[in-house]
Amino acid sequence: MLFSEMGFDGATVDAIARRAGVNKAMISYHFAGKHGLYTAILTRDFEWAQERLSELDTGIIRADTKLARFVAIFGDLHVRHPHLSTMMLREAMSGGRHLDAILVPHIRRIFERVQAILAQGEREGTLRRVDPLMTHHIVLGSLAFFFAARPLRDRMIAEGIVAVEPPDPARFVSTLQELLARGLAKES
Amino acid sequence: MLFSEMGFDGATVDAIARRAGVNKAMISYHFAGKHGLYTAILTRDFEWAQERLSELDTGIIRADTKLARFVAIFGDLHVRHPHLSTMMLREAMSGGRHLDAILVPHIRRIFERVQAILAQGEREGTLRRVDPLMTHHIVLGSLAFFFAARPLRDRMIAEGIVAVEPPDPARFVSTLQELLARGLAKES
DNA sequence: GTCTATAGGCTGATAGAC
DNA sequence: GTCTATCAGCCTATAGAC
Repeated sequence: MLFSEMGFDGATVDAIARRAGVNKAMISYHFAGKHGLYTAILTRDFEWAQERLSELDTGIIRADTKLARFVAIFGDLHVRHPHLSTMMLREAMSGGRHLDAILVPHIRRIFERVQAILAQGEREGTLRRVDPLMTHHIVLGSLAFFFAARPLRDRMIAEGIVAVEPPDPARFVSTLQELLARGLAKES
Repeated sequence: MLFSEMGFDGATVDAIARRAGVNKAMISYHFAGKHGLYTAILTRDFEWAQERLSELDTGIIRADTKLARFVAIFGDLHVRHPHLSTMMLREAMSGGRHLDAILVPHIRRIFERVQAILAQGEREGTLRRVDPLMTHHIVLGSLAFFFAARPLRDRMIAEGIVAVEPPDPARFVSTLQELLARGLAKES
């Protein structure tokens, strides 16, 4: 996806239309312009994400299990919607320059979910007390970076600049899950 | 910095020159065009980073201490050179579209440093055996994201969308150091 | 070294035929 | 709904005066 690879300014309507096999004018007709298309993509991806995350809306599951599920859902999200991480990273860096106001609550809700899991863990005694905002950045940042950095990583691997195998997303998810399980456990 | 906030395509030479208080033509004259300026900035920042990281080039320090130092150095790097994380994140996402070939070895060297610390920790018995590439992504991704996401985070805090205080970089560094110390310790 | 003026190319959007 | 043709605006780079 061009918005993902090139950013809002780097992706031209002409190139987007060509890759989609449609006419340039169709984008204005169906999405009210470049910005409308951009917002439509992010809205679709965020709604998919929120629906998957609503699995966690129950008190029955333990917080440490919820955190592991949260990481797994985000891993799955990035595999299925690989554009969301890159588009959101770009928005984060630009202060949301191209971010429509209707998308902002989605971001807030994801942070609130991490906050809720950590608070539950503290109440239950399954997770040690940590700063929710800092932990949110570690969890989301690790995940977003792993998936977003794929283009350069793949290139460096292909060109033999780093001598590693292309990493498996599932393995990254389990590595992060284990680090968090050990690192956030009540007593160590 | 405009490359940082807007990306290579979003930042116009006109705007860069205006903010720097110089004439548009001066950028072509001194840096051989927009791309030359971009490469000059990244070269300067990377060289500064490598010099700071060379502190870790000794076997005397324990690997778990080195890892904490690595995180602290990167935290300091992002505070002093806040453009490096955002510019590199954008390059990572675009497969290095605007990345001059002379900058690629810098990226490899940073990964090799993480690899060396983890290998030392395993030999010494101070760190448990983990995948170096995955761990590299967790450490660098957490740090890059925390600092790169500042524009949107600050905006959401200022607008009262999330009810938190602007986070202190030093506190983020210590939170990450503690998570890694507990999460990567030999026995838990 | 520094500036203004301008060339030459590309961009997003749309009018209007079908 | 879909296309082609085109416009007005913006971009980078540079020629040439000082």
